[in-house]
Amino acid sequence: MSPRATSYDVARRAGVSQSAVSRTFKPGASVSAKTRDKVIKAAEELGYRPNAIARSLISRRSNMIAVLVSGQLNFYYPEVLFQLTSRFSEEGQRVLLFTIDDEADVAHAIDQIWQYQADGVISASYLSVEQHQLLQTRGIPVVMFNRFFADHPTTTVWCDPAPAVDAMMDRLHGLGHRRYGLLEGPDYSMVNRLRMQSVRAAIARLGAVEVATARGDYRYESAAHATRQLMSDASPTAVIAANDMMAMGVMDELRQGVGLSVPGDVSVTGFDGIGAARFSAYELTTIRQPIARMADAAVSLLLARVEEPDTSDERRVLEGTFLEGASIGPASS
Amino acid sequence: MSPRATSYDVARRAGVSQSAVSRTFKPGASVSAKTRDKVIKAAEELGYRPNAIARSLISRRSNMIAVLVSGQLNFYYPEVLFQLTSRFSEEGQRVLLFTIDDEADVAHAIDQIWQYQADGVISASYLSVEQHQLLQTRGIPVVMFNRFFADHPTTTVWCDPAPAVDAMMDRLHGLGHRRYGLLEGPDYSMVNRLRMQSVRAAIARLGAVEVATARGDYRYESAAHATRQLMSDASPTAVIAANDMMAMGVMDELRQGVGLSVPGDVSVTGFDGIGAARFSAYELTTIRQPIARMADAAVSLLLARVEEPDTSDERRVLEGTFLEGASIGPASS
DNA sequence: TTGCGTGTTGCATTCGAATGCAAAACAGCT
DNA sequence: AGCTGTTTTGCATTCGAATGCAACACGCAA
Repeated sequence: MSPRATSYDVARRAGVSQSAVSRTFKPGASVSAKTRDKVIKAAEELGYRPNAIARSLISRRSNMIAVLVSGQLNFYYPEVLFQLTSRFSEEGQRVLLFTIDDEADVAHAIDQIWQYQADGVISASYLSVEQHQLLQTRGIPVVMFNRFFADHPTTTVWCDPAPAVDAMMDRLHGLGHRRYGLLEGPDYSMVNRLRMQSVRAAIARLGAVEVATARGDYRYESAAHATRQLMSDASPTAVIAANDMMAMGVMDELRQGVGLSVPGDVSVTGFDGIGAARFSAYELTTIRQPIARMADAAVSLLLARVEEPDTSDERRVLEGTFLEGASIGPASS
Repeated sequence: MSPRATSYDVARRAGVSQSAVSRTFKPGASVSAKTRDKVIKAAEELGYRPNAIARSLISRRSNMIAVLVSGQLNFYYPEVLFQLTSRFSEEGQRVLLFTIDDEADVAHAIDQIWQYQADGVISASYLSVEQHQLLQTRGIPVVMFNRFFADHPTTTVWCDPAPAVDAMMDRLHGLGHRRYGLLEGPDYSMVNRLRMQSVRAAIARLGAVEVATARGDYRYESAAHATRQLMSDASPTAVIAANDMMAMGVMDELRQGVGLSVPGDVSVTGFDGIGAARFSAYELTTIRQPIARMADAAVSLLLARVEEPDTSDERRVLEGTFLEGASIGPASS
């Protein structure tokens, strides 16, 4: 295996200077057509491609974006990750992936981001205010995906559930539901709070009652215990879960565990609109996030800040949509 | 924002040479404790971390591994990806992610791998023999994950389904099943062929019959149509799907679409052992791949070849395990 | 005190592409 | 042909860390 060809090798073979080779591969640089052709020919013969590492060193741009995603088994994350990755790929950026399972993983990722000179960061996982600030002071732009801090400005793209929640609650009300059980997500999750806040506002507006509350960790497994809790406390006719994974868990626990029918005995709804929610075992009623458009927005917000680091913070808010499935029906008496 | 500190800045502040700084950050290098302490102190004060880009350039090691995964909605891939990522992270390697939706994506990924000097590649997606050879001739080691070529040697880790399939088929036979419907995966998939081959061998051994055959594309959605086809041709008492995603689709279509009970009327099995297969709506009987151990093996096979490029090809084969769930039962008459 | 060996240190160079600057080539015009 | 203005070109330097080599310091024994 011959060693990799460098721009000098190509230059020699094409009978030009190394600069000419460099300029040939830089769009918009000053090279005559004749030179360019000679270089391209030589490059092809040698299988030459510019060394992105060397380019990064001198140009101070790695064209690598770090993406942080939670490693937990929540089908939402892979969908987001894959969308982001293909968008970045279209924009000529590489994705450096970090899966985050705990606080230490974040610290490790931030260190690696710094060492590898990632141009920017998309965080779809836990990130503390201090960690966010650390990246900021180092001049690395960060875009938060579907999360933000209560008390600290950030550039973020998130999904406003409120209007869709209103539509959903109106629909449930129309079906006769008055007694709701709420399955919350983790307390630290701002998104959970927003969702639940919208739901509670609608419940109040409609004169209905929150008869039971439980908390899960966004994962399927956490729903089983929470469901039993919700159903034992009182008997809600509808359960609103803070995300689809838990909603699916609720449906399964109600049907297989508790022995109730969905939507016959209890209606169930979720949030996110993940692919699995559309499986016909569930046909979950949910508030769908426009993940593709959110990924688009996240990518363009981030790249704008990579180009122009002093761009001010921005919250790009997209609306969720109410998606009715077969998991809701008339309230049982 | 002050510009990033370099090893020279640290050297100046610590009153030593740049070499000393470099050696301090290289494990096992020759530096006295006194010098090391001075350097570390200065580095901390300046927030210095070695520039991995510059290091990669001189050391000809990027410590980045390219991971290719299919972008299709098959819950198997995220599980594999996340396992690989956390293993690589433990080994001090970064993951450069490429999602592959079509042939052009592979070509693009290979070009980027070359430009970014990835040290190695794990492919859990489509890759042609020519593309594999191209990487080989460029001296970039490749490990295939759960796939291989029929006619071309590769380093690969895959899961042998045969023994578990025998156990599963014995169990089905014991439950009285004699008439099987097979839902195959794509024809180009070697893994599909292996699985189906094991199943057919067992059917022959047990003197049972393959009464219907259909083909899907490994995705949930493709199962619905295939299921109707299987059930109309003949009436199998058990359907063996080539992966879990399709098996879940089969169960849903049988229950919601065709109106049959699983496992009352028809038993269903899959392959892979993905997380979703354990949801209580499915409790799928399946052949589980030991994904975590496979990821371990893939990582160590790859890193060994990065260290020692001339290591010969190796097929690391792990056995799948038969996992019985509630998706099978006695054959209906 | 001298001498030797081991362990540290710094100098200078290297990796491969990008780019400011000055020189050179070219085109267009009189 | 001569002059000017615009491209093109190459030279030399830069990015930041790693490393072979030679110089040096130190410890220890004679």
